Amino acid sequence: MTAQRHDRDSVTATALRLLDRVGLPDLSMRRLATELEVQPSALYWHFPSKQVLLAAVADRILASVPEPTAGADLTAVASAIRDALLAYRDGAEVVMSTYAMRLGARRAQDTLQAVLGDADPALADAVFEFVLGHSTLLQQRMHAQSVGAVADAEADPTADLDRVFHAGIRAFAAVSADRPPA
Amino acid sequence: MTAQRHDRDSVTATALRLLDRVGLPDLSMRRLATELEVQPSALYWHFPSKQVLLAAVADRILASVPEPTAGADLTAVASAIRDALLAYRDGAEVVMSTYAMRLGARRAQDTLQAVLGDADPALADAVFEFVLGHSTLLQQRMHAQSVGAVADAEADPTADLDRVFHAGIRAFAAVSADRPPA
DNA sequence: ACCTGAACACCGTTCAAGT
DNA sequence: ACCTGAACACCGTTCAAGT
Repeated sequence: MTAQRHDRDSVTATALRLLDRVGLPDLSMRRLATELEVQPSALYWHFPSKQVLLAAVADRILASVPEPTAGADLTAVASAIRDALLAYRDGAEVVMSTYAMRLGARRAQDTLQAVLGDADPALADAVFEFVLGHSTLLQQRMHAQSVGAVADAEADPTADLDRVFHAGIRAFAAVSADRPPA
Repeated sequence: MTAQRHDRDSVTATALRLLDRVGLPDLSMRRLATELEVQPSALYWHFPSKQVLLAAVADRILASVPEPTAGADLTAVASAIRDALLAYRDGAEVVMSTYAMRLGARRAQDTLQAVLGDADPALADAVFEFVLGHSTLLQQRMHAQSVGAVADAEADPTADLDRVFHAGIRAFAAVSADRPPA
C-alpha cells in the first residue's frame, strides 16, 4: 500500500521524464518527489544534492552517443551528440551545468577524439564545446519563442540554426583533415 | 534620509558588481535589493522580471567588445569576446541565459561578421556559439574546482583550456580564409 | 534500506498603499 | 517617479524518527 520503493536509477529516470515534460526551471526536488509519491526529503537518501542528481540525468541524456570507434566521421558523431542533447527539453543546459564533474561527457569526448584520429586532442574538446554551446543556445531560443519573448520575428529559425551547426562542423572537419595527409 | 533613489542603470550596475562578488546562484532579487538598501518589490518598478534585469546585465558584460570594424582579425575579436565574458564571475552563463532576447550579443556577432568579411554569415554565429560555450564551460569548471567537486585532479587546467580555445579559433580562421582567395 | 514529518533559511512576484 | 509592507506560492536541504 505505502507506494513502492525507489532506487537511484528509477529516480533518475523519472527526473529525466519530468525534465522533458516541464523543463529545467520547473524541475524541482519537491515536484520530483510529488511525481514519485514521496516526501522531498526521501530524495536525499538517493542523492546528496540536486546537482548530483542532475549529473546523473546528464549521463542518461548522453547515453545514446555511440562508443568510440575509428570508423565514423566527424559530422556523424557531432550530429549524434547534438541529437542526444536535443532529444530532451533543456537537455543541453543540464549537460552543460554538470559538465565540470563530467561522467557521460567524457565518453562523448572520447568518441570525438577517436573520430579525429591523430589530430590535436584540443580540437576534440573544441568541437564538443561548440556543439554544447550551439545546442544550449538553440533550446534557449526555442523556449523564449514559445513564451513569445523574442526580439526578432524570424519565421522559421530552425533552418538557419542548422546552417550554423554545419558551418561549424565543416570548419572543424577541414582542419582535422589537414593533419592525416600531411 | 530615506536612502537615495535608483534608476535602471544604477540597478544594473549594482547587479553586475554583486554578480561578480557572489556568483549567479547567489544573485537573487532579494539580495540585490538589500545591496541597494531597498525592498525587493522596488526592483519591479525598474524591471518587469529578473530575466529582463539579467539581460541588461548581459549587455553590460558585452559592452567592452569593440564595434564592427573591417581591420581586425578573427583571433583578436574572438579573444575580446572571451575576455568580456570572463571579466565577471559567471559572465558567460548570464549572457548565455539571456541570449534569446539578444541585445548586446547582436553587436558582438556583428563584429565577428565584419571581421569574417564575405564568408558565410552562419560562420560568424558558429564562432560566437563556440566562444560562448567554451567560456561557460571554463567558468563552470572554475567554480566546481573552488568547491572541490572535480572528478579529475589536473594541476592547472588553464593552459589546456587556452589550447582548446585556440584550436577552435584556428579551425574557424582557416575556413574563413578559404573564401576570399577563391 | 528507504522513507516520513517537521523545520530552517531562503526564493520570485504581485499589489495596494504611501511620498 | 520611486518606494514600502504584506502577502502568495514556492524553493533546497537537514535531521531525528519511523518501518
